[in-house]
Amino acid sequence: MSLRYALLGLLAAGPASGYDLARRFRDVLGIVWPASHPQIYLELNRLASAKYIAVTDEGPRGRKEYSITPEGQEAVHTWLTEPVSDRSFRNEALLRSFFTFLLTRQEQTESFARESEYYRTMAENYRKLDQRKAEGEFGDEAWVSSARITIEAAIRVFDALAEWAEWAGEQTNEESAKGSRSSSRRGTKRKRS
Amino acid sequence: MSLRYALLGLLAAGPASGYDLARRFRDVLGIVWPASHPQIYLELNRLASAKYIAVTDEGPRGRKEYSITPEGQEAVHTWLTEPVSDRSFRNEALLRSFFTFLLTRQEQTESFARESEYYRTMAENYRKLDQRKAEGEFGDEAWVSSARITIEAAIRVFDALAEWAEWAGEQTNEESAKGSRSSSRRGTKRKRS
DNA sequence: ACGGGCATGTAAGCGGTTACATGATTCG
DNA sequence: CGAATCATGTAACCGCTTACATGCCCGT
Repeated sequence: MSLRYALLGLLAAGPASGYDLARRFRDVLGIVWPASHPQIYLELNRLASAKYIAVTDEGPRGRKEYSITPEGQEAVHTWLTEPVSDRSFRNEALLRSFFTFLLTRQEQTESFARESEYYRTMAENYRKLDQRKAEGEFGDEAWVSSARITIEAAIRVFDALAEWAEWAGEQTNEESAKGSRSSSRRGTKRKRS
Repeated sequence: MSLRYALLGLLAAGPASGYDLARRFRDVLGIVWPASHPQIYLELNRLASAKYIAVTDEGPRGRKEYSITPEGQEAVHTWLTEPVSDRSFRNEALLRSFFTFLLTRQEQTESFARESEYYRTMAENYRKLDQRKAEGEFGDEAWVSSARITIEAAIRVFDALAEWAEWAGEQTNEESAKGSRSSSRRGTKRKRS
């Protein structure tokens, strides 16, 4: 059901086409909620049938611009004030980390090195995006500072995971050097760039 | 496909029944990869047909204990060394945060307060779990320290999100007090318990 | 003129959830 | 003896992905 309300939420910030919305998912929302274009177009048609949105303009290439209706606005608001129903954060890389013991030491080291690098560049990308939003590249309407809150979460999570991956890499090396678990663990915060 | 390999990975740590595996998903793996019991039983039957696992014991109440085969071991290892295919972090709460602008100030404050509380208790729960693993409640085989790596990631992510939610709460209050964005933002790390 | 991006869809299939269904065993 | 938990499954349905399909418009 989340995609449905995510689309309503995006349209609450202003009219947009399916293509626009798909791009917004690809660029920012995609990390926390992936959505493919067939799913988006399908859901938009359903939302239109339910009178939560309506086509308010048509452009070139069959472009249909949707706007949210008052009923739609009420529906998103209700969703936003209900308790969160799904608390998981489905992530393949973290799932894999659970099976680290099936890899050789070398594979472990390589794997965590790749992971930390990935998280570092992702954090960097979102910092840049945040910078652009801060500089007013997207205007200064309410939805922009709202988006920056989510971006901030992404930055913090990626930072945390980058440090985690480095810690995990050290961990496996330590264990290969001497036989048993030596644990400095959390609290060894490194300085940031 | 991930569930398939997750089951193989768990069975690589030792024989288990579908019920055992379901409990493991519920207790620890569930946050990073939710799995319901019908899905697990279905997948176990498929894995058995594919000769990646085999029933090696039967207990009371129709309990079937599965063990991984050499082919299955090879399959998990291949999966673990391939590049991660899905990098998303599907999370409903973070998706919602993108639509903060649709809430009243009061709703925003309440929402972020509830979120930070949730993340604090989750971090605490995983710290306790980690403590129990550290104290050897689950033995000291390789898979235990491997599991602790994932648990460590969960702790760090929950800590990061707890601090983010508090920052976000402050953020919205600041903006209601004076008109414009004042941003101390990241770098304002608070001391930890 | 043509290539790339804009723009919207359909169809098949898979992964996953929810509800339904059933029964055995253990423990108090 | 009854309740909780162990234990495995089926069926219907939904959400989502991948591949296929089509055509228009704009810039070079």
